[in-house]
Amino acid sequence: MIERVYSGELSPEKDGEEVSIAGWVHEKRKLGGLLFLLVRDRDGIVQVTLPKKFVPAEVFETAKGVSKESVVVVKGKLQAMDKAPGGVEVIPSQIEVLSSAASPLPLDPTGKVPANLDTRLDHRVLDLRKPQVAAIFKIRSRALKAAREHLLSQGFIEVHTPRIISTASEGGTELFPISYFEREAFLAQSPQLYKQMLMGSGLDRVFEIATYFRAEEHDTIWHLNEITAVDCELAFISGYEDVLKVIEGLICAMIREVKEHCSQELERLGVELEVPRTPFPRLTYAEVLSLLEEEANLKLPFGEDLTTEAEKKLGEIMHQRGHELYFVTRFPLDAKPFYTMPDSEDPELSASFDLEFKGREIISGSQRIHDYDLLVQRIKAKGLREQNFSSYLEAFKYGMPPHGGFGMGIERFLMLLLDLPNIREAVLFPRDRHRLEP
RNA sequence: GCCCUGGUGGUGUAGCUCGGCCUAUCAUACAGGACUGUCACUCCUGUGACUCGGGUUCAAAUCCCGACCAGGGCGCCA
Repeated sequence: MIERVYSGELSPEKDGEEVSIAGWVHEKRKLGGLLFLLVRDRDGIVQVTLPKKFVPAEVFETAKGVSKESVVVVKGKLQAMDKAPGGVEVIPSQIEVLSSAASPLPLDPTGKVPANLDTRLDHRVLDLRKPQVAAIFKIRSRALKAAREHLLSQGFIEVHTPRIISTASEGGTELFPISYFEREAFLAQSPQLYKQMLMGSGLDRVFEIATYFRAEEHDTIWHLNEITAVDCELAFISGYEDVLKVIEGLICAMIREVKEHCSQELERLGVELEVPRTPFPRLTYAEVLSLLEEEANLKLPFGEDLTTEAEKKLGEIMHQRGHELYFVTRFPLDAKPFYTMPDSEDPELSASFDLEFKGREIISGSQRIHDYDLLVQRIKAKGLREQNFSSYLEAFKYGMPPHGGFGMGIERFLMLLLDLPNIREAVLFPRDRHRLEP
């Protein structure tokens, strides 16, 4: 490794030490006989100060000629200096340009001149050099670390189900077809059927953090064609309420971790977080319909999923009541997939739920059907073909415990957590209807 | 897929309503110059753009049509 320290490790107490720093030339300011280079690394920015009379001539010339965003290694003496940003500066004895950046730059990594999202995504590597953009992905990493550790601590084991699946048989969302030797196959849209099958394996509690593919031609700030999800499934539940408790623990663990360990990143994004109180409110679908009619004068027909408008209105109502996170439960059975358990009291309803965050759905889940005959009946009722599900159904023939689970879209979670204006902000290299590069 | 809005130097924009005073505004970036404490340094000089195709007109960045691209809303969405 090239010997160096990160800018975050430099402090005025280290005055006089010989240091080596490495990074990108963030800014260059020439004042005749005095030259400032601002060098940016993963931690932040450190000032390199070159008084012409006190640094070697070739070092001064190198610094003067280096283009913005070039990669440099600077060796020199650390100096405590009130006038310098961060209170320290480096007086270089040596500057090496490891990689010279071409100019002009296609966008401005200092963020002085704004760029449109499309331009930013076209030049995403440069865009990611902005501290506030990088902050999103440091937070994403932390949130997923917390999710993984929390679920492991709750007795879940991490699994990996296939990305390549055989049939477009689940119904619902569109699949991307791929060529699999002499056959057609598809990219997985979710681990749904596999995580359920694992409930019959005795693994008992599983989770998967993975990428999924959805071929819908939607084109909104709220949809992607390649997403990352945290999926959980747990067995021996008494009802979907057991699943809701897992979700509450998971969400709180993720937000707590980010709040405690990403204060600098949150500050850069101008976001203040609060760990939500539990339990989150639970509203039934029927309660939501009457609430919307009473408080928002919005009448929805019973039986259909909530519209975008209805979700937003509900979000406003719940916000006024002091809740950003809340469950909507017991959706009409017809609006949910075939494997959803019917409600024990009302056969028109289901043991299902969504978690809403600021008026948007981030989690969807349910108790699942574990009875073989009922499952076959529901597959037929949805107009699907039983034979397409034979390997899935086999898992229900030889002993399947009651179980339930959920899937959470990570990008949606981050978008709402950090108040990002577009879901593409939460993905390094987003895939949408039109974008396949970079 | 439907509806709405837009496309001007590398980047972000003004100008379009009401065609001509546009040899196109401003900022930033870039090149050159002055400057020893900058921190969006300052100052001087310079380079650089009307998405493409067709139409109307004496005259089009500006009006009309089409294509392409982008942004937003809706639908779709485990």
